[in-house]
Amino acid sequence: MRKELDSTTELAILEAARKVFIMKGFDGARMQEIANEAEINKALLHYYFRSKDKLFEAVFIEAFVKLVPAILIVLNSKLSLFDKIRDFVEVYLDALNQNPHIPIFILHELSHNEDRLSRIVRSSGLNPTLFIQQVKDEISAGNIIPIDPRQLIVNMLALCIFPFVGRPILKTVLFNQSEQEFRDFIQTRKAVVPSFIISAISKKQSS
Amino acid sequence: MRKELDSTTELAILEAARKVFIMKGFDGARMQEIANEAEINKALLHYYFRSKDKLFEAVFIEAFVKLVPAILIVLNSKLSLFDKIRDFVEVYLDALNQNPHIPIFILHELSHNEDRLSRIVRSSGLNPTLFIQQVKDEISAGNIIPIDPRQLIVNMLALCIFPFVGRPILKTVLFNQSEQEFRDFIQTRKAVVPSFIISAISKKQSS
DNA sequence: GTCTATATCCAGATAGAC
DNA sequence: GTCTATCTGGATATAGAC
Repeated sequence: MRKELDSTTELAILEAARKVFIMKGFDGARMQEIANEAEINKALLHYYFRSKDKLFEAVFIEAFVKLVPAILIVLNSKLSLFDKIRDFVEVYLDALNQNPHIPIFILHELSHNEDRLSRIVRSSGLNPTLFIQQVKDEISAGNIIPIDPRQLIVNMLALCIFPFVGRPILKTVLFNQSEQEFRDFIQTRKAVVPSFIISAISKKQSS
Repeated sequence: MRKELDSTTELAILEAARKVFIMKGFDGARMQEIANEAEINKALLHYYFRSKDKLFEAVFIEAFVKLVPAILIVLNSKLSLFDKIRDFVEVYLDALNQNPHIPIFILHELSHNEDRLSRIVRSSGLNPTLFIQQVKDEISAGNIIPIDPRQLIVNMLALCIFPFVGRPILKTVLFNQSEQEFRDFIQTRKAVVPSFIISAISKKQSS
């Protein structure tokens, strides 16, 4: 469907659109601002991407797949459960660090356009059944405490993603608006979160 | 500043504005839709609240304070740390259940209007120093593993809030779009999350 | 492919009758 | 206080010259 050779103009538009849409959301974004950002004329946007909707969809898909593979690679690898958890957090926090505004962007847009965008989510091939089975096996083997695997998945995602969507509040309440302190905090989480999770699901010797 | 006796019209407007702003965000909301929802005329909105901005601010503050006291009450109580964690999760998940769309609304708006809205956050009196000290004391006493109290706070918030902001994705990936399954999942978390946290920070007998 | 100019629509806000 | 009618600006999108 797409042109074989992406022109530099098209790429410039996409980069500008990415910046504007992700920072302001679909409703807050202006085609004029995207054109300015790309240093081209507003009419060119419509020449390359018929409408604001189409341009947005291109940006949304791009943003979405940028954060999905990071999950899949780890969840479908052949590592042990604990190594998988450690790997997941490290890889995912890195991916989020490089795209800190994408989570709130994706989650906000999905909240308002569940129908329109949900096919994108479904066609992305997110499938946790392998990981779920692995967790069940570890429980049966008595290696970890009993826990609904989906609860564990949500906990892993929550601990990684939340600091990025809650950034403004956390910076205000916990870090005196210091961007540097916040960055250090995230960096530290690469070690804190895996041990937190593993400690949570490990069996205690006492019982 | 506010009228002594809120008229029923004003209350109808606020309720309608709440519904529309929270579901669509500031940029996506239309004054016309709020007027329709309140079953009054568009001009009346401006009569009661000069502008869209002012009306939004009223809604935002209301939404914000609806979720803040739930945190403060627990964090400033005199319970033991573990009881505090259990209480916090229960109270907060209840508050979120009653207002499931508020988190993504607040976090989205704060992301785009950090300056304009941050004074509201700051004036809300969110102050975790008491809780932080309590965690430090428990660490010193050797009752829990060493952990940066702020990391613990973020983890507690993350585990409670994330399922609500990630709802569309989670429903698609984990629950086959079933609203009922999702509700049950949240209900189960009232027990899962506290034991997850407490297990994570409890000392293992082995060492 | 890229521009200028413009069409078309719709939003927030106001004027003024009742 | 509440309405109808309207102003004004700004948004997406298109027409058409180059």
